[in-house]
Amino acid sequence: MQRTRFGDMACSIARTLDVIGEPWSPLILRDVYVGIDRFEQIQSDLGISRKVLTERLKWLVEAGVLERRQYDTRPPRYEYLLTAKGSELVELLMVMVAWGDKWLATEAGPPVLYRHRACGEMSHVELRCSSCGGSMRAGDVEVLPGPGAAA
Amino acid sequence: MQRTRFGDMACSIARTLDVIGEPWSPLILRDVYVGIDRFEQIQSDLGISRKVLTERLKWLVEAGVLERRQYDTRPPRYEYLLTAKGSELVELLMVMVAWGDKWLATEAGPPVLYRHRACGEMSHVELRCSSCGGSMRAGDVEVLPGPGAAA
DNA sequence: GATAGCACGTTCCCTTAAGGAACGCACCGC
DNA sequence: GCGGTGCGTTCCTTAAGGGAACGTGCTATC
Repeated sequence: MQRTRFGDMACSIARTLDVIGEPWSPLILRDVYVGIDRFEQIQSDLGISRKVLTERLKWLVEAGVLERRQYDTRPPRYEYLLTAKGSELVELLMVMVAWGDKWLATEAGPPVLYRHRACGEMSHVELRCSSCGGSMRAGDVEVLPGPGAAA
Repeated sequence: MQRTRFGDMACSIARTLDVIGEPWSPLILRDVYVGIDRFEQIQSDLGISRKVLTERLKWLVEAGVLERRQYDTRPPRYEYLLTAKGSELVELLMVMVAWGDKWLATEAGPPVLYRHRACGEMSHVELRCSSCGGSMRAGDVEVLPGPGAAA
């Protein structure tokens, strides 16, 4: 399809999309996160084509987001698990869940619930400033050029 | 390309991807957010094909994420702006920025800086529990089936 | 009053990616 | 030997993206 690569753009959104912006990639991460972590399992859970799943897994491993680990020899069998880099991408998934739950849920309600272990409550994520802890949403920030900005 | 639609899946991640999962969509939102909000501006800023930009804008407007507003008559000229639904998607972009800044930055440093208006500091977003305010990351939650789960 | 230019698309052709099904292969259990 | 399992790979068809040219309604300029 001759798609433009985003990795070279001077933009962290574009670079992040280069890693997980392909179709299916976030859903693969979700599956691995919840324990659906073998090729056959992911394939049948998502209904993704085997060819595309092979490509995506290879790419995510190369990107350092997933690790391919052999869990059995003779015959060799593999599972995929999140690296530290990949685990932090789960935060992105949690924000997608919060937005989807709010704006796209059906009458049946949200398909999945999240219980915060620390407090035991069913809750969702909120964005806060890493510096002062205050709310940090679209209108709360000022965007400025950084040191790695393009010419 | 005969791509599978994600909108019907019982998963808020998949449904969110159905809205902004197409290539370029998050970058279009970013542009609109920072004030690059007209067809020509977005096209030349991103280098996206005019055909695809037309399709994406139409889709995002239909999804209620953008609003198409006429800012001039004779000849009719249009600009795009974020709806409330779209503004909350900016939070997703901010998380992508935080992750990209941390894991994908070059030696030059992050391309863009964010100043939190409330405290004046250059900062990034952090995820917290909407209930207790504690940190909420990959390991901090328990995933449970919700009322809208699939059969 | 023809010409150039701008903003916003639309149309056309070519290349490439996704879907789907069949095939391959190493091993295990019967 | 024979079917089953896990994990891909190959092949074909269809559809989506890239790029450039074209269209349209209007304004400004020579």
